[in-house]
Parts: sequence; structure tokens; C-alpha cells
Amino acid sequence: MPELPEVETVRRSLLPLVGGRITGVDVREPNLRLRLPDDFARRIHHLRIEALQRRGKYLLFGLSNGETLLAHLGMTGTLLLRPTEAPPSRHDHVRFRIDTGGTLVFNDPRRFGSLRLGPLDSFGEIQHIGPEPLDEAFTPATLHAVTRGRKKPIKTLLMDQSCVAGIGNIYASEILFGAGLRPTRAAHRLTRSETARLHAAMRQVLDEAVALGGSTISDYRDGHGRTGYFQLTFRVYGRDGEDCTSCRQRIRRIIQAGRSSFYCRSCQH
DNA sequence: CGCACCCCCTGCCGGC
DNA sequence: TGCCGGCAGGGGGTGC
Repeated sequence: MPELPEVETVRRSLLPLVGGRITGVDVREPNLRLRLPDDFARRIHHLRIEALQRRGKYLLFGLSNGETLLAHLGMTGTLLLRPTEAPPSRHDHVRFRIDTGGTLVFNDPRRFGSLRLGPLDSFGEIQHIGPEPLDEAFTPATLHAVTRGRKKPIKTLLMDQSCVAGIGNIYASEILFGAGLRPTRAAHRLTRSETARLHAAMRQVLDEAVALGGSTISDYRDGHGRTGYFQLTFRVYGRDGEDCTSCRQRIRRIIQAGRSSFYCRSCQH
């Protein structure tokens, strides 16, 4: 589920938690993708949330002891601010009571998500993440450089978090449609003008998706339980067999690296 | 090293 | 109606 636009929307929706203190931790299911350590609740109890940032698809809660709570939502994870008196729901794995009101709940049916607590530099998984595509420092030249020497299909490269941060299966297909590029193109064969188009499409699609609160297919919700609306603007994702909105050719679905890719054979080359 | 494949897990949908 | 296979936003490990 959650790619950059969804994670960024969750981050913004949870900003009111900054300044709050964690006054209770209830671990109901420690077996997430990474098993929560036995002392997780004790170590985080009584800490204040001082910052909430995003890196790729990760959320980073800066805590008052200098450590960070690193959260990844996997495919079906949500971080929801619920009334403290609300009874736990199915798949509520961890609940954090916040003194400024409400309880932050980590809910994740498939348990592909993860929570980790520790010093920022102890998190190996975020050390090798590529540039943030919405940062000003991310230029067409940055993207062009990333594609050099990479023979794999551009769609697979876009989803490689060490190449660019935060792009997943939905946005890879939508961005490539925007750029007019087939997902099967070998990354290293893209010309400079094609990588420039790709850069522009990346900005346009991701900016628009953030503006619309991300994409809700089934599970995704922001911190207040609200859905996103970008799925209403999908041009290719999940639309195989339907007509292209631009040329009326049938949208195709192919499998790349075990994941579905969607594209239009006449609009993308 | 780069890449394809498989797995982790639950839920939903379509076909028989 | 109920069972079974396929598929789903991610990512990490393995083996070629």
C-alpha cells in the first residue's frame, strides 16, 4: 500500500502528535516483520515525541531520549490516532497512549510492516536509500546518473529504493505513463531527454498524489482514518483491459520481477 | 555484482 | 454454499 505519497500523508496527519508524551504502551502482537524486543514497551514508555519525519517509505519519530522510532507500513499497515477509550480492533498490534489526547495504533493485517527503536545511525535499512525525488537537490541530472550502468528495466529500477526513495508498484507505472516510457526499457539505454521526461513525470505524479492524500485501493488510510483520492486519477495502474484515457488502446498488464506493470503500447515507447 | 525468484502474512475475489 | 487458486501497496534473502 503505502508509497511515498501515502507515507507523507500519514506523516502530515500525525504532526499534531509532536510535543506529546507516550504515557502507555501496549504490545498485543510482537511478531511483526521484525519481532519487537521484549523490552520495547519499557524503553519507549514516558518518552516525548519531538519530531516526525519521513525518509522514503519510512516514518521517523524523533524521541526525547535522542533515539528514533522507525516505522514501516509494509503493504497493509496503518498508523491511526484513535480515541483512547476505543476498544482494540483486529490486527491492532501496538498501541501508544499519548498524553495530549488519543492513542496511536499500529494496525497491520499482513504484518509486513515493522517498528524499530534505537539510535538513528543503527538503522541499516535506511542508510542505503537513494535520493528523495521531491527534494530540490533531485535534478534531471541526478536521475540520469542513477540510470547509468543499470541494465535492468526502468520500472524495476524505479522501485529499487537505493535508486530513488519512496516509489512503489503503483507510482512506478503511473510515472512511466506520464513520461511516455515503456516499463521494459533498459534503464541505461534511456537518453538524456528521456530521463528528463521521467524526472518531470515523477515530480508531477508524486506532487499530485500527495495533494490528493495518496491512493486508497482497500486498506490505506491516513492517521485520522481518511482515504486518499489519487486512485481516481489512475491512468494505467489496475486498468488492464480498459481503454487508455489518451488513445483508447487497451491497457496491458505484464509481470516484471514478480510484480504487475501496467502500460499503454501506443502511448509509451 | 546484478538480477529473478521465493517467501513472509491475511484477506478478498472469481471460478468451479 | 464452500473450497481453491491467484492476487494484493513491500522488502529481504538466496542462488544463479
